[in-house]
Amino acid sequence: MNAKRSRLSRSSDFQRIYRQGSSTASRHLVLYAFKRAQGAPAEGPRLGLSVSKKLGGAVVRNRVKRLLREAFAAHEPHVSREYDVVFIARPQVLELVARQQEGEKGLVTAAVRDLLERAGLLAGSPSEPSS
RNA sequence: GGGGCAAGCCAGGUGGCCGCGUCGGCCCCGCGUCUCCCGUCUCCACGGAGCGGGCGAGGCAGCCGUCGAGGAAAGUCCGGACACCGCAGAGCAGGGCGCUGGAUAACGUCCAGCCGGCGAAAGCCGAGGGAAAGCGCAACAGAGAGCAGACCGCCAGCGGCCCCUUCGGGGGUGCGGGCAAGGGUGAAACGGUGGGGUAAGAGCCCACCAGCGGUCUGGCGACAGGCCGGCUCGGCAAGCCCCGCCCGGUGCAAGGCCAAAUAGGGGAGCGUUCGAGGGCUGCUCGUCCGAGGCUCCCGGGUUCCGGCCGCUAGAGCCGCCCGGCAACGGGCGGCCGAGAUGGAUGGUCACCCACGACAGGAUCCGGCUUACGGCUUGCUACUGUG
RNA sequence: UGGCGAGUGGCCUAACUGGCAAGGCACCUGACUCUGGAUCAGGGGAUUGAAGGUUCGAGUCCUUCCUCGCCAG
Repeated sequence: MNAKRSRLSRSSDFQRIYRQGSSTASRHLVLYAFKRAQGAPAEGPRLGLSVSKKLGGAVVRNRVKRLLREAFAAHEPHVSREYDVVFIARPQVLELVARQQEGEKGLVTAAVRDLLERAGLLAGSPSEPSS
């Protein structure tokens, strides 16, 4: 799990995923997913995060991104490895973050798993070389 | 004890497991070098050539170690450093600042003091030069608002009319006259209070106060205090302005370098005429570049996509000593405390004080302002008890 | 991150050198009409983004803050 490789960095990557990928949404999050080209090195799913300034200051946005990264890392071994994934945080995640701050566990992780399941990206076994 | 005020400090802690970024080391991987060293390696025409290791620069994963957001990192309100702009010169324009003296790289900041205001005090606040250089503003109200002015009012004498008369005069009314104390308007009415004076009054005269001018003393100075004089209109320069001081523009997306592709291009030198046009700050002066020509050299950063540098050791922090009321400066010793690039500090478990506020670096510093939890110390007034 | 700009009734705009915040659309009431629209008459509605300061007086001048928008990767 090399974190640097599995991050999305280029603006063009984001643009391609938004245009050509499929989207799934819930109250809290929007998920975009896109299957990479054949030649691209497939070492695992790549993650991109988008947290708008409307959600709050830098502290709030960092907190949301950290929780989303942590939640995605929990499911990363089970996600199809040739996909690029972008999560967009909606303002409603703030209530999840607030409740988690109060002591409730796993709310963000559950929200991430819900979207990954509905997008069909969660494979039963982590190793399935079907490309 | 609960208020008020000032100064300083902390920014949850410790441990276990998983996870992230920087730097260093080990291992691994190819690359380069045989101009340096090693080899009982290979070839040889004996000059050398090659191979392996050392060595050098680098890469990704793993392991180990290391360090890893703030007092405001924020707002971007000021000031600098640094970088580039044909080195940025003079004048005007423009902008900023404005009690005094210091501090500083600089400031609109800080320190000490002066004056004014608020407060019972501790203390806090103040863009606080100039209105006898000039222009300008003051709506409404009010008689009068910038050369002041007379509505109500006060006043004696004279003339007209009316009434009364003890024939001396008295009263009323109107016009002209004197006055500015009182009423009234206003944010502001040409010094204030008291006394004398007067027909009524007025700095008309006097005392005190405020203000003005002069002078003496103290202070570097802002200014303070004393004395004397003549008696006296102000407000607004966060209106234009005057005076003094300061300011070139753009900003790390500054700017520099590298690899690949494609069209264009760029630089240096020479240079006849015209000297268009342009740059240097908006203008002027001044100054510089300057197309079209020739020669030589080179890749550049305009467009698309990348990498590296700039990039963190600095007007730095801590301790002691010295100078200074202090801000601060000097000396000695010690320390290294983020450097990311879709952007790193999180998750979970346990315990403790007790549910931890505001809040996250992006070139770097010095401030200001705003947001906000807690602790300690000192000062001041009040209340209760002894 | 750096550099700019703007906030006035529900909406769109005015307010000159500081001096009673004006107008249009919209809204309400009435008239006209069988009813509605249109038209006519009348009316209400503003802490001028917020807080301080200068001034007798601030939408206007000054300072700080808030919100929104724009430009540059």
